[in-house]
Amino acid sequence: MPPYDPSTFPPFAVTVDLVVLTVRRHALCALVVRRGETPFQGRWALPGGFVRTDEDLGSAAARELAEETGLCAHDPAKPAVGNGAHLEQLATYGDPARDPRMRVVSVAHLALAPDLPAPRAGGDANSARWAPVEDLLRPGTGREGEPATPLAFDHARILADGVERARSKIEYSSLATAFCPPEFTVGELRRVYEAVWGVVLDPRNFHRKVTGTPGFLVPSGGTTTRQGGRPAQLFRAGAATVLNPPMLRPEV
Amino acid sequence: MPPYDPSTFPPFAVTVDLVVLTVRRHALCALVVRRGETPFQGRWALPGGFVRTDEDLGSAAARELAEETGLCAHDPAKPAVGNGAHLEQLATYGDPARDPRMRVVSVAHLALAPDLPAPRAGGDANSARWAPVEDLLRPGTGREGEPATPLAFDHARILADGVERARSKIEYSSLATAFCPPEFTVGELRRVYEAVWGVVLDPRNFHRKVTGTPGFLVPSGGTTTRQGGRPAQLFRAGAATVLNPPMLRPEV
DNA sequence: GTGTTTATCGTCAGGCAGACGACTATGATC
DNA sequence: GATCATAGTCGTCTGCCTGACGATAAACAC
Repeated sequence: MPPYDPSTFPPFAVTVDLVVLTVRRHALCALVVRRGETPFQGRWALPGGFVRTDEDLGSAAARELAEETGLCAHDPAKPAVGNGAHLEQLATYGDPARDPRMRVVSVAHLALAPDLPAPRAGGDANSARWAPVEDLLRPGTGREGEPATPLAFDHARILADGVERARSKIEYSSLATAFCPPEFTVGELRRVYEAVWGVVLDPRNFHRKVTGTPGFLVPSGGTTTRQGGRPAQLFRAGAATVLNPPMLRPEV
Repeated sequence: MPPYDPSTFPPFAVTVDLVVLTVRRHALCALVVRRGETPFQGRWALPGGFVRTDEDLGSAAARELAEETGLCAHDPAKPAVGNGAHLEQLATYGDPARDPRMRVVSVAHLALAPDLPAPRAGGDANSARWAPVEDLLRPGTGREGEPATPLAFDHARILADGVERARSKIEYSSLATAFCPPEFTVGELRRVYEAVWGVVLDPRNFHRKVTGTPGFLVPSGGTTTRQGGRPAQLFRAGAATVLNPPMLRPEV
């Protein structure tokens, strides 16, 4: 290894990009912001920014998340509580051509949050929105929403990786509760799985599975809320973080 | 996002570090190299180096892997063949204090390889070796080998993350075959699982599981080899990359 | 009250895994 | 060559989990 004289290694810009997912109106949605500058001016992109000099990668991601959404990321070790979101590192993207201006390495992070009122990107409500990932990843179809154009940079790929991570991770972990408010019903949790996976699950088998897994859900005493029919029991996330045996996605 | 004037963002050094795992003598081993310079001079570390200006992260990892071991990483999409190793991105480490000299962000990669004769680190055989991960991660016990001191930098953490990734990934993927030569027996594959997980598996149930999973193993025609007892059938890795249902690690 | 919606409990059959018996085919040892 | 040790391979049995689905319960809209 050569010595660390700055003239002997190429300098890189390091950024964090965020895949922030939530479930809104039965659909898995991601937070996107509109780019104000070239390149990709006017296109939608994932939120992100430079890592500061004395900042850890996870801290930079948490800071960006707070700036964009007001969410406070919390330690994955501690149980989800309050207005906190799950935040984890996703992957790092460093293709030399991914940014036409210069060499940028982006450490992408994945954040899962309960349904939020509305994003706020630096006060400009028009420049940030929740968009169904289905629309973002299948561009050109141009539905009612705006993102008929693909995401800027390699953000479509990053988003796809984040979505796939979320889809697979709720199989064998209790992470789906990160999409729920602190108290939720089994039906609400089931609708999270259905939205993330894009499938329909049997309510009876789902109920048996989640209530039968020790440590997954703990009854919160509060016994009811309404969403239409018979009142349901309220739960909060338990201490268990892994699901064993896992909740398997239905086959293709 | 500010414009990309180099004076407006802090420059980082970006490196790739490699967690190269193999199975030798019934033990999961990692490749470590001895550091020739300060800091951590004389300590063992994971192999790695700077990412070059026009090089993708995966290419940099593949290049380092070839330099250290002569292995040729191949595309995970294609089936394992020849002298190729599995290579995938692991995680990125960017604590501001992880390198005392300057700000270095390291994109760690995980490589899995069949048992190799001997590492060669720039021709210096003394400066690279395979060490059981058990010894590397539980330092201070100072057994017969040398690594009584912990690994340099945050490499113990990186190695631990890589080992955990490998341990969990062979559960639900066919990745364990990456530790085997092109042709192998069911018993050899079972010993891979036993070494990586540090458990003992029932040969009969294991045989039923792996031969019963479609696409996992394909008989290579060649019917026998010897390792002691009755000759065993030879297989090569099949096209399946995911194991469904997974092969579950025995409980604690 | 009737119908609709959602929640929750039960039942049943099939698949899979762990425990383990039995048999086979080789080399090693006497 | 008989015996033993070692591995590989095939079966059996039992218990758990899941998917399919019937049935009941508790709210709301008429």
